[in-house]
Amino acid sequence: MATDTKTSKAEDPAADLALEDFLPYRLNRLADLVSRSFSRIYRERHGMTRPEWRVLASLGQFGRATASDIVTHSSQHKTKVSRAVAALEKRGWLKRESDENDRRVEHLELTRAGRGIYAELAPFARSYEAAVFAEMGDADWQALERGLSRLEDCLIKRP
Amino acid sequence: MATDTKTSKAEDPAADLALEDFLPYRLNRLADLVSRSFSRIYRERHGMTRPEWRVLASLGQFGRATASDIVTHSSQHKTKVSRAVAALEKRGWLKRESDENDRRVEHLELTRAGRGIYAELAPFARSYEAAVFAEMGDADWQALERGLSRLEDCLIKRP
DNA sequence: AATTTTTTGTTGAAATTGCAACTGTTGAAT
DNA sequence: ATTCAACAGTTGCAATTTCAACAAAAAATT
Repeated sequence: MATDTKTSKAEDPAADLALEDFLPYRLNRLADLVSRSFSRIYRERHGMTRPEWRVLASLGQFGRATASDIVTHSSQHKTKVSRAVAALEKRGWLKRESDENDRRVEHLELTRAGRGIYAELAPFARSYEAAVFAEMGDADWQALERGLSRLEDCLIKRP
Repeated sequence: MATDTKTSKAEDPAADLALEDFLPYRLNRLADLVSRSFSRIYRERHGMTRPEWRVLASLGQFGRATASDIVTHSSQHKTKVSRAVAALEKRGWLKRESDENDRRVEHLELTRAGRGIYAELAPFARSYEAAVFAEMGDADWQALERGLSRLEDCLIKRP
C-alpha cells in the first residue's frame, strides 16, 4: 500500500477521506461480517436465505401477520417477502389464510413444522448476541446500543 | 428442556427474540438505510455502483494500489473489484500499469479525470457524515464510534 | 531443472436482487 | 353506479452478485 510517495495531501486536497472510517462503509462491512457469521446457522441447517429467515422470525415473533406487515417489520422489499413466503410455504413451514373481509389480504402463520424450525433457530440468535456481548463487555455493548438506537432515530426522520 | 407440551401460542416456545432488536438485523438495516441515502450521490451524478465507488475511494485515498490491496482495504470480493476496476477503466477514470518484476500484478491509479471525480465526491462523503453527526449530537456519535470500533475488533478475531 | 503449490486476476454461468409492470380487489369521487 | 385512484401481492426481466473454474505467473518443493 502506498503511503506517501508522490501523492500527498497537498497534491490531493480531497484526501482526508479514509474509507475505513467512513460510516456507510463501516456499517456495511460490519453488517456483512455479522450476517456472514450468523447466517451460517440457518443456511447450513436448513438452506434458508436471509429473507426467509426474516419472514420466519417475524412470524415467530408475531404469530400471525400479513405480507405487508412483514415488509414493514423486516425492512425488506415486497418482492423479497413475496418470494420468501412462497418458499417457506413450499416447505410446509408457513400457511396462508385469506381474509374474509378483504380478499386482497392473506394472513400468514407458521405451521407446526415452521414453529419447530423457529424454536430451533431462535436460541442460536440469542446465544449469538450473548457471545458478542460477552466478547465486547458491558460498557462497549451499551455504547453500541446507544449509538445504533440514536442513529436509527435520526435516519428514519431524514432519509 | 421444554417447559410444557401445550405449544399453544407463538409467543410461548422461543420468543423473546424481537427481530428489531437483533444485532445482525439492526446492522443490516442501518447499513441499507445509510447506503441508500449516500449512494444516491454517486449513483445519480455518475451512474456509479457501490463497488466502483469503493475502488475510486480507495485509489483516491492511496494514490496507487493493486487490485488485491483494494480487495483487502474495501472488503469486497475480488470479482467485484475486478469488474469495478474494468468499469472505471472503461470510463477513463483509472489506469493500469503492469509491475515490472511481477507480471501478475497491475498497479492501479486514478487518471486526472478520475481524481476529478473523486475530488468532487469526497466532500459529499464528509458532509454526509457531518450531517449525521450534527443530527445525532456529540455524545451519541461518540457512543456509536466506540461501539462500532469495539465490534470491529471483536468480529475480526472471531469470524 | 522439473514439478507442484500458491498467488493474482479474469470470466461464465447460476442464483439473487430490484424495478416496473401487472392482476385482482377495495375505497373514494364524481 | 361508474369511474378513478389506492392497495396487496405477484411476476417478468434486466442488472448485480456469487461461486467455481480458469489462465498466467511466481514461489516452493522435489
